[in-house]
Amino acid sequence: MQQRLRPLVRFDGEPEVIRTAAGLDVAYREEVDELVAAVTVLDVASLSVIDNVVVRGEPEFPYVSGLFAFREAPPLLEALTRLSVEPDVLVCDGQGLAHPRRFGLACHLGVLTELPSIGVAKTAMGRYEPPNEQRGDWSPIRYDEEIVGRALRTQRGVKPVFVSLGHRFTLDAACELVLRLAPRYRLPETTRSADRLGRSMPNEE
DNA sequence: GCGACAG
DNA sequence: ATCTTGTCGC
Repeated sequence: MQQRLRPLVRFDGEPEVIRTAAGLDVAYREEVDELVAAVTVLDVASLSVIDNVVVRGEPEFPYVSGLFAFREAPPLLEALTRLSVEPDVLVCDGQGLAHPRRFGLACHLGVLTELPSIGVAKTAMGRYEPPNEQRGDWSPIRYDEEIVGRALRTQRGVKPVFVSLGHRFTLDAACELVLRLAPRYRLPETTRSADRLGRSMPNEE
């Protein structure tokens, strides 16, 4: 399926202006075999929350590296349909092109929704040299000799995040956006907000 | 058998 | 992902 959908990824059609950005994340409660898909839409200028959606469900696919989207994309797509506003870009918690078949979660969600998307992962899938120490410094991520993304330093003295393209975006714009979304912490506020939202959902109905 | 291994 | 323990800084 990934090989079939891969050709649908485009890197043009980037938004003229990016006013809103959605953060997507999935939280798990293994003890009750439940997952919570959380999507939050932020105003990029103020980083204030515009919309929140959570969807409860059960995992229907195991976690397998390289097949991550088959676990998390279904509940996230369901949550996206319930948004009251259409975000200008999806900031996904995982890889985009930095993937064995160049079709990570960010590409998957971008192609299926036809919305611009980028991937911001906490660990790298390819090889990279550590970027310099200043906020904004970056180094290329290579996977099979091919440049698939950037290790981006969002805070001084902190491990970089791993940015790769999902759909309808450019790598320069993706890194610029991530820096805007991460003025204080390592991870973009979109990811932090969605993570907080999913994790704070009470048990049961 | 050994090293890798998004979340 | 989640959990636990310990350190550092505001």
